Amino acid sequence: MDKTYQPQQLEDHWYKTWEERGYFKPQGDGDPYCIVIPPPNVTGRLHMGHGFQHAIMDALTRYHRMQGCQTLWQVGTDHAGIATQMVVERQLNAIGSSRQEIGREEFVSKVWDWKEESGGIITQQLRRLGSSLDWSRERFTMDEQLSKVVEKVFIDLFDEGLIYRGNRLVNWDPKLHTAISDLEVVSEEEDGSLWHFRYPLADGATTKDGNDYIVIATTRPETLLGDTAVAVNPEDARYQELVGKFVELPLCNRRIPIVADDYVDMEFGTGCVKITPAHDFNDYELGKRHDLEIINILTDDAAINENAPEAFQGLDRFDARKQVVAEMENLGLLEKIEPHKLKVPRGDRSGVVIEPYLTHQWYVAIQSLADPAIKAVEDGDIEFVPKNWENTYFAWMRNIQDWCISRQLWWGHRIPAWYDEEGNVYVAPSEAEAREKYQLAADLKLTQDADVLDTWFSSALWTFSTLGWPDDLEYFERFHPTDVLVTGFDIIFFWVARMIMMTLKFTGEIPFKKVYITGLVRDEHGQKMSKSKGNILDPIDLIDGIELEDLVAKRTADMMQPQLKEKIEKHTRESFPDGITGYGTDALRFTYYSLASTGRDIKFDLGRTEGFRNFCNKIWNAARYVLMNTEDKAVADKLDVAHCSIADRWIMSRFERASKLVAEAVESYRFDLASQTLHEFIWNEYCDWYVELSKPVLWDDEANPEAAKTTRLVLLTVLEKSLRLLHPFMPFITEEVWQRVAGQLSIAGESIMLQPYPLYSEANVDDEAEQHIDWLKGIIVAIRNIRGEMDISPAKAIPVLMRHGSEEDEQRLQAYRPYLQKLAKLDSVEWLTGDQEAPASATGLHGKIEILVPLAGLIDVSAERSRLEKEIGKLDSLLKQVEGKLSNAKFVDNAPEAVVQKEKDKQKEYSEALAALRAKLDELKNLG
RNA sequence: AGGCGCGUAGCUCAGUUGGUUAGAGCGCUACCUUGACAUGGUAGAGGUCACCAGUUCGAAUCUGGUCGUGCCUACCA
Repeated sequence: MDKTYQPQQLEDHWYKTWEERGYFKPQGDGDPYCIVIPPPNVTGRLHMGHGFQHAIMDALTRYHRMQGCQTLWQVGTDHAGIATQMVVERQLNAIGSSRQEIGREEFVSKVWDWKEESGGIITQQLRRLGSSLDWSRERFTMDEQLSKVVEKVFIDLFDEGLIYRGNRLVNWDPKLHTAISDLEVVSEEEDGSLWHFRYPLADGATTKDGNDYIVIATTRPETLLGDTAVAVNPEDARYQELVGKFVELPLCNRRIPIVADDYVDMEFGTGCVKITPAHDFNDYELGKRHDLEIINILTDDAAINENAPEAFQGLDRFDARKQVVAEMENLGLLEKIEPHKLKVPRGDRSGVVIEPYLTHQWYVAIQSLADPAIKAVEDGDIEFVPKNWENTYFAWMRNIQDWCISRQLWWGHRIPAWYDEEGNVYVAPSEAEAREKYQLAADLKLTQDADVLDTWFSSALWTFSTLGWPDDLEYFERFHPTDVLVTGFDIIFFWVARMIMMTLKFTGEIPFKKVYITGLVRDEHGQKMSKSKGNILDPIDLIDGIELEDLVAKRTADMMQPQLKEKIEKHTRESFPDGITGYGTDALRFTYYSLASTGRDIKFDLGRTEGFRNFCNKIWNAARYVLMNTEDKAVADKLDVAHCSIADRWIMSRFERASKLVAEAVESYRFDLASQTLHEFIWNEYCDWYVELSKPVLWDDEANPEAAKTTRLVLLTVLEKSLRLLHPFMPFITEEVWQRVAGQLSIAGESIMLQPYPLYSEANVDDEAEQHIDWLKGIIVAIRNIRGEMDISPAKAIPVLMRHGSEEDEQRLQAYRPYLQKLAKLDSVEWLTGDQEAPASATGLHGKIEILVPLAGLIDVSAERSRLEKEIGKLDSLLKQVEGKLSNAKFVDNAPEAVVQKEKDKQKEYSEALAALRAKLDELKNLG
């Protein structure tokens, strides 16, 4: 083995091997365990969120596979309608073409080309993460079989009356020319204005103050052109007698009524609201209540259409706004303009302001689907982890709106609906089937609906469509419902909720038993990672490393806002002056686990990744040590406790406890605790103590060859088991090392992946051994402390004297002398009996035992004096604390017996230690 | 406006049902190339657990409030 751990070569090698050998397919006849991948965008790129979620899904998958489950991690990708279509459109625009120019058929075929060309990138990247996905079952939402499921679901829902076509206001994206759902609209507060306009009253009416006009306030002056009423609150004394009268709508020469409606807030603005039913959701509802005319004044591009006065026609909405304000001002009808903050709705993909727009769209009547989906979570059939996300789910589900599922795009599942020339609609898988189903005359002209379905419609069917439902039920029956869905909170509504509804509706089963909601991966300062902030980290760069110049180039390429480039470059150069070192997949994954406490976003800390790369190196070198000491050496062929040293028994016991903690952590999705336990056991117990404790035994194997043979076996055994315990988290290094270690142990098996996961076995827990080693560690640490604080070179072997311990202490000393000598670097250890005089010494305490390092020639008396004073100070304040408690009668009377006793024990221990140290201090004073 | 989180060492985070000398990693200081590892070893410094009040014999932990901070949902033209 090389002296240092180098992840790059071995990771690629092992992934290929595993995949080629088919290890990712379900095997055996254990309990089924299944996770479906949240399908990434087929033409997308890996980001930190994928890295994080895949780390978790893979750990769960490998853990269960090693436990003997038939384990399937179902893989696939999503066609991502809008996102993918936008990319290809941009490519066309770049060469001076457009999708309109080349036409629908040609365009869709270009998207397929793009899918073929770039669709492999994300799946290759998922492989780099070590994800043990069953690639032989890879699916795509637009595969023939999945598309058939989409079609069937649509048609069945339609036939049942749960899908309908409606003409109502939708969120319209004027750039993408499509409707989008509420969820795809993001509203942010922006600076705007509140314009106050005078609307003249008709028929000579006046207000109470004698004005012949009323003042309305608006944030969207251009919608004036579509106003069909003015509304006031029915309780508003200022305007009560105007209700039922009319105003002359300026610029338009229309009379519009003044209506009374509770919706109007008397406190806001002037208390008068202009009503534009065609361009505002609230106005639309109000319009329906008062039977108002609906005048649409916009085109698909959000320019002014022919329903507005000629002067405005063809103007873009923002130009129209200026124009309306200008003309109102000319007419003396602009009263004032106030600055105003308002929430502006924008399309999450296009970034442009969304218009409420009256169109025909397809909807899912959602209530009857939502009810059982709510119940499934209420009843605990589906559980969210952490549980508080259930509240978010309920809040949305209990107030759910019908789902607008049609999109005016070309890339996606085309809606299986046909229209005749009178606009009658026929829903069937094909035109021919429509004719048959509806008994239509052969010469009746039919046209297919031009729209496609929302991407999330097919995603909602993902658990059962990928498992073969409804035609090929083998996998469906075996693996559905799936066990856990791992995903981010940002798609609970988009995806999780809709999966639950659709799956219950069509299969009668829940899609998954648990939903593990991960936090968001943020940068080290807690900022969301985004292209425009220039703080994106690519998981692949953390694995392979990247030069600074390449990183800068990558972060500043294809900027939507080129002016940010300079800032991003500067920030990047500051954060990564030397670029990024490649740390390997295992270290990256372990970082995710270590930060994955539940219910919390994670701030990604590269320092930790480096730390875990070092951890890999530690494992690597520990393995080298073990192999160097066992290859071509006599190793016991059976573990005989009679030949075990106390250290052998101790490490086996410690391993057992660690394995229990790890299993508990995984079962409760506490990957941070699992990683912490593994790190601590392997580094702080196996490497720091057990390997060191094995040295005196192995270096002196002639003294006791049986003991040496057994220790070699224990070194190997515990390492091998630790590798298995660690494998779900660090798949690559564990495989590489395991191959060699397993060979030494003559373990048959091709891969650690298929080995059993270590199960907790109470029988290996050895309290006695743990007590003994704790004692030994305590003595060693006390001596090292003296060494460290007294500046004695680690190279210098020193003598140590001990006294005042029990008979048992003395026996332990005799038994563990070789360990002490090696680990504390001693040239002699002596036990002073009774009142034997001790020379002037530096003193440490462990329990009652006094540990003495003679001063002669080694130690500065005044240094020892101040060391003792510091120690005494510490103990003194501890003792005062304890005595404070014990002198409080309320504490002694009320606290449980055991707690009081504990304090009493502490009091005794501290005061005895204090007395001993004070005596030593006096001796030193007499000396100096 | 409602809802959900968070605030513990310089930084990133643990801390199970209230009782620990409040922990880890990174960073920092000192010493050390000792026969697995300097991607290392040993020792050490560093915290009035945001603040206030309450419950309790006892609060980082429970309750209420304040401040700061992040997100989600709904929004008034």
